[in-house]
Amino acid sequence: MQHFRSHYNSEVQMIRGGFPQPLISRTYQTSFLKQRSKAEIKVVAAKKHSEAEKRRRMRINGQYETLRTILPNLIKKDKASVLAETIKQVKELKKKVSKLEQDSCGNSSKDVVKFPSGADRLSLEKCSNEEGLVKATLSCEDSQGLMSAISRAMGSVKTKVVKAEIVSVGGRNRSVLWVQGLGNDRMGMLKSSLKIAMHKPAFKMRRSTQ
Amino acid sequence: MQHFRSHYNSEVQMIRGGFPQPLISRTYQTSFLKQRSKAEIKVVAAKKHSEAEKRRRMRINGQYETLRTILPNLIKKDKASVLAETIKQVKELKKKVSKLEQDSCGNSSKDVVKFPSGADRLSLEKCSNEEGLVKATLSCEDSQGLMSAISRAMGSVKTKVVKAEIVSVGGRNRSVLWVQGLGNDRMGMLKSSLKIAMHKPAFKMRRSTQ
DNA sequence: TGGTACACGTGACCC
DNA sequence: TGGGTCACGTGTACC
Repeated sequence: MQHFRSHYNSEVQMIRGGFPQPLISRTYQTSFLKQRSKAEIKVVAAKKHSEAEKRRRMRINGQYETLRTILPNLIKKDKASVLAETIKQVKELKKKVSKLEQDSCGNSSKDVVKFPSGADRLSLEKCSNEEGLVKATLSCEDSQGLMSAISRAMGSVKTKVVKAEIVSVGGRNRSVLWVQGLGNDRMGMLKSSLKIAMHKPAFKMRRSTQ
Repeated sequence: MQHFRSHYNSEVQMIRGGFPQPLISRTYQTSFLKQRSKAEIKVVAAKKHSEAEKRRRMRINGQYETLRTILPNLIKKDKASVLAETIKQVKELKKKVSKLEQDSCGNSSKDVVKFPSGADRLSLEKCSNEEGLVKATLSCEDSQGLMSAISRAMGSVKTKVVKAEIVSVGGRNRSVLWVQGLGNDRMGMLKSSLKIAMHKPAFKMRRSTQ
């Protein structure tokens, strides 16, 4: 405010001619009044301007404030640090989300329950985000000996199932098997072994009549 | 720069007395010189100050720039909008992450592979985020008939396993079973059935000699 | 005392 | 033309 007034005074003074005016003629006086009202208009505009600018600043600073409350572990509270931390957080969160979305081996949270396909299917796929891990997905007729058959297929290529996800519904089965320690060369072997297991489990268990 | 110079000139002029100085005494002159050098110092300081301020502005504006590149779907590029969009994004991402982390039934991506416990364990727990879904977790000795025994336990309470996650390692087994359509009243029944299945599978399968 | 951070009012620019 | 945005240099406060 102080600042503003000083600017205003110096401005009016400059308009007046920049030096003291002891006695002035009538024409000079009217001209001076005209100038003064012009200056007045200008001042009003300036005031409007500065108020608008203040509103803008407040809007922006409000955003900074909410950012400060949102961000955790914010040590330095100055604007630059807030922005820097924000950028860091956004990047981290984005990475986290994309990690979580592709979710370990492609079983995204969107398909927690993926039902067996009606048609028989078998696919092997290397996990992009885990070295030496292969994901085998199969859909086939459900039968009592199926799991044993699959186990034997696994054993035949000397691999270890690290994780399995199995859904049986309506006489159909869908199994996803994460297999560790399978060389490129033995992927084909595993595939054919699994194919056999899917279609004719080596021996069928008797259905227990409980 | 223009701006700066005008300020400088007007300041010096004011120091000089705010009006033209045609002829001045010797003492006045030395005083003037002193004033001038003082003004000079002040000007230098002001320059330093304004440069520092410029650096600060640039630092902040740089951050805005990176934010603008990071944020997708940014229509309005002004500072307030950038901040607003940033806040929105951070909030959304945070929500997304927490959603993904609790991950459907508590199998967070952090324990994709959760190994069987050495001690026998059995717990049933209602899934908070899915109505009517119960998650049964068990760790026990692995045996050939285990899965059939568990199946029978499930059948005995007329429920359906919607999803299963099974890990066998070192002769121990850890199974997580998501069970649908289990009333509060039958949770105890399922638990005791599973307990029995874990410890003495109704009949043991012969180990196939392949 | 110098360095740093902020709010301020202002001129310039753009719809 | 006016409303909005920006960069600028400055005054001020804190350490």
